[in-house]
Amino acid sequence: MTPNTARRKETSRRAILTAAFDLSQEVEYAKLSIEGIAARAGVGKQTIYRWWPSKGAVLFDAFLMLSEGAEGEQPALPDTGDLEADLTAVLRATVAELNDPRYEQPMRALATEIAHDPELAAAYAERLDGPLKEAKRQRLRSAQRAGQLAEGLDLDVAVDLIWGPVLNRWLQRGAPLTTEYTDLVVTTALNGLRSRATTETAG
Amino acid sequence: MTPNTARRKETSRRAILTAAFDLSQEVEYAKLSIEGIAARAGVGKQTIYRWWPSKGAVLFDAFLMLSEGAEGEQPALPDTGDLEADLTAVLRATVAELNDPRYEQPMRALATEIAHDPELAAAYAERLDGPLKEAKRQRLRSAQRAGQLAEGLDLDVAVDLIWGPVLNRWLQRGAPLTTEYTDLVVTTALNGLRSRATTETAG
Amino acid sequence: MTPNTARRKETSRRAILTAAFDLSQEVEYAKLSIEGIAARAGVGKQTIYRWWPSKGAVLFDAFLMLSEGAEGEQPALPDTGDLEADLTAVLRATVAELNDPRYEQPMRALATEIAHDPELAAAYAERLDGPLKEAKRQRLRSAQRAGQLAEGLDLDVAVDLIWGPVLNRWLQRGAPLTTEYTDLVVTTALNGLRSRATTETAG
Amino acid sequence: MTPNTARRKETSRRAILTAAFDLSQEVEYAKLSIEGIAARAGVGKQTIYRWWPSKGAVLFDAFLMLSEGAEGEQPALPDTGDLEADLTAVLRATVAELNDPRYEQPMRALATEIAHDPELAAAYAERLDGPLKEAKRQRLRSAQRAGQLAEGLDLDVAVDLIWGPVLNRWLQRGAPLTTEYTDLVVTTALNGLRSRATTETAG
DNA sequence: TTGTAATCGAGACGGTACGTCCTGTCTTTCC
DNA sequence: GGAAAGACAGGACGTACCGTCTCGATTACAA
Repeated sequence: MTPNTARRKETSRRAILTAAFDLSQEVEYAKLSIEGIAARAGVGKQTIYRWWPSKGAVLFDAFLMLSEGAEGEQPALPDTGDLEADLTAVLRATVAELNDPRYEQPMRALATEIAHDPELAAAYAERLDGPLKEAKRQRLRSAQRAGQLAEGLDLDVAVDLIWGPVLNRWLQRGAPLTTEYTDLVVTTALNGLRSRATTETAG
Repeated sequence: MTPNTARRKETSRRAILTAAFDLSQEVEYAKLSIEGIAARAGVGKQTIYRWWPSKGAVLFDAFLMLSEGAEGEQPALPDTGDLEADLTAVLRATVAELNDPRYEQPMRALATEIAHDPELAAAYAERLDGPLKEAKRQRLRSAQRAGQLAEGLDLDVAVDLIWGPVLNRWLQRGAPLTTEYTDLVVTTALNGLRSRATTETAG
Repeated sequence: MTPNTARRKETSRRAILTAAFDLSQEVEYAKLSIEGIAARAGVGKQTIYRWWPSKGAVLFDAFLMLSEGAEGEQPALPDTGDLEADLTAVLRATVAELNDPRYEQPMRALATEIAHDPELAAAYAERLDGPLKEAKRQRLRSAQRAGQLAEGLDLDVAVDLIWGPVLNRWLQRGAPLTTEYTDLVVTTALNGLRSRATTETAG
Repeated sequence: MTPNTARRKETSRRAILTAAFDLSQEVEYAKLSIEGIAARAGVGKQTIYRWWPSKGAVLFDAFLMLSEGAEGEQPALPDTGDLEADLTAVLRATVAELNDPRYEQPMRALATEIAHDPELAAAYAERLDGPLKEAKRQRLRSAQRAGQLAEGLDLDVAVDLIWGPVLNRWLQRGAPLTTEYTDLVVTTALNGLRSRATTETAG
C-alpha cells in the first residue's frame, strides 16, 4: 500500500516541490491546483497523489526542501549579550521575509492549510517550526542564565509572547506589519504591561 | 449595476447566512461550496452571487448576523478593578469558544478566508473585530488610568500582546489551547519577561 | 433527476452530435473519447453526461440526426418489378456506403457499441434499423404478392438471408466487400442452395 | 527486436491467456484492461506487452489455446447424408454456444476487436475461423457431390448464406437468437426465397 | 561452473481519459 | 426586477489504465 520509496524518482520529486512553491507565489491561493503543479513540473498527477496525501503536504515539503537547502541544520539566533537588540533584529528580518513577495503568498498558503489540517500542523510543528522554536528558546534561556529574564519564566510562553502578536497581525492582516510595530512588541513584552512604579514601590 | 437593495428578500438572505454558518461547521472547509450553501438554503445560486462577492463574504455576513443578534451593540469587558482576574476570565471564555465544536470550524474558515483576502480582512477589522478590540482597549485604558499599567503603553500593542499568542496558537495548532496556557500568557504579559531585579538595579 | 428537456440548448446538442460523428471517422475507435467530443464541440463534458448515458448513445443520436436530415421519413426500396435487379442495386449502394471512408469507421464504432450494449441495440433496432428493415420487408412483400417469392416465406428471415451475409462479412472483415459478392448473395439467396433437379424430382 | 521465444516462460503465457479469457467473461468489455489481466495472471505488465501487440491479440490467443486444447486439429461437420438435418444440428449447437454465458462475452469482445483491427481480422480468418470454414465448405461440397446442391454453387457464398444471418443477428442483437430462427434460416437458405411454382413452371 | 544476457514480477513514471463536482454566467418562468 | 431553478462552458478533482521504463531476482545458454 505504501509506495516503495527506493524506486522514487528524485528529479520528479524536486520538480514537483519547486513547481508547488513557485505557483503558490504566482497564482492566487484558490487557484493553486494539483493539476497545475503537475503540469508545471512536467509530471503525471498520479506521481503527486502517490507520494503526498494533500496539496498542503506538498507545500510543506516544498518549504522543507528550501529550509534544508538554506540552513546548516541547527539554526540559531544571534547572541550579542543584548537581548532586546538581538530580538529586535531577528523580528525585523522576520518582517522582511513575511512581507517579501517571494514568500508572502506561499507562507499564507501553508499557514491556512495548517489551520485546517491537524496532521499537517503536527508535521509543521515538529519539522519546520520545531528547530526554529528551539533556537528561540535557546536565546531566551541564555538571557535567563545571564539573569536578564525572570527565573520562573515559561520559555514557550515567552516565545509566543514575542512572536505570537507578530504572526497573528501578519496572518489576519489587522494592520500593516512594520518594524516599528515589532520593535514595540519586543520592548513591551520584555518590560510587561504593568506600571513599573506600581510593582517596584509595592515590592 | 449594483442590485437594488430595497427589493431584496430578507428571508432568503437569512437562509443563506444560516446555511453558510451551519455548513461551515458540518463539512470540512475544502468542501464548503456556494452550490452547497444555495441548496441548503433553498435558494438559487444567483441570489448568492448577486449579493456577495465571495464565499468568504457570505461567511463574514453570517458571523455578523450572529454577533448582531447576540450582543446589545457595544460589547464591554468586565471591570472589577482587578485587571489580571478580568483578563484571565475573558481569555478563558475565549478559549471555550475557540474550542467549541459549534464555532471552531466556522471561525477557522473565516480566518483563512481573511488571510487570503485583504478586502475581507478590512471588513473584518472594521465591523467584527473592531468593536471587540475597542472594548479590550477600554478595559486596558481603565487600568492605565488607575495606575496599574505603564503610562506610555501603546494599547494596541498591549491588546496584541495578550490576544496574539492565544489566537496564533489556536489557528496554527502549535499545541492544544488550554486555560493554563492563557492564564500564564496574561500573567507573563502583565509582568514582562525581564527579571525584576535586573531592571531595578539597571534603573 | 431527469434533466429538463425544455431548457436544453439545441446548438450544443447539434455541435456534440456533429463532433462525435466527425471524430469517429477521424480518430481510431479506441481514441474516441467523450473528452475529445466535448472539446471539439466547444462544450463542457457535463453537457454530454447530462443528456446521454454512454458514448455509444451519443454516436447513435449522431446517426439519427443524419438519417433524419437526409430522408423524408419513410424510406423505400426501388420497385421496378424486377426483384433481383432491385436488390442487386440496393446492395451495391450499401456496399458503397460501407466502404465509404466517411461512413466506415463511424458505422463500425456504432456496430461495436451495439454489440456490447443491449439497450443501445434495442434503440438501434427500433429507431434506426427499424424503418429501413420495414422498407426491405415491404419490397419483398410486394414481390411475394406478385407471386415471385414463396408463399409461406418468413420475410424477416428473408431479409436476414440477403443482408446478414453482407453485414457479417463487412464487420468481421472476412474478405473485402465487393459488388461481385453481393450480386452473388442476391442470386443465391433467391434461388436457394439446393439443386433444382433434386427438389423437383423429390417433390 | 523480436524477443527470443525460446526463453519464454510457458506458465506465464498460459496464465495470461487464461486470465484474459476469464476476465472477458467476468467484467464488462469496456473494463477489460491489460493491467487487470496482468494482475489476475500474477504477471508483470511488460510480459504482456513483450509478447502481444494488443489486447485483442491476447484475446485471440486465448481463444486459440482453447480451440487447440479442445479439438483434434481438423474439425469436421457431421455428415449423415441428410444435409438439412446436419446443418440444423450444427447451428443449434452454435446457438447454444453463442448464448452460453461462458462464451458470449468473450466472443463479443473478440468480434469487436476484429471489427476494428484488420491484422487481427486476418489472423482470425486464417487461424481460428479458417479451419472451421473449411469444414463447413467440406460438408457442403459433399452434399454438392451427392447432387443435393446446385452445381455452380459458390461454396463460400453458400456458407455465408447460412452462417451470416445467424452471426449478424447475434452480434447486432436484432432479436434473440433461437433455434427456431436458425432452423428457418437453414430451410430458407436451402430452398431459396423464390416461389417454387414460378421457377418450376418457368423451367 | 561460471558468467552473461534475456525474461520475469513488480511497480514508478508521464500521460490521457474517466465521470463527478463546482464555478460563475446565463436564461427561463414565476411572482 | 428579484427570485428559484437549473443548463451551460469550463476547469479541477481523485482514480484507472495506457504503454514505457527501470529495478533486482531468476533462469538458461555459452564459455
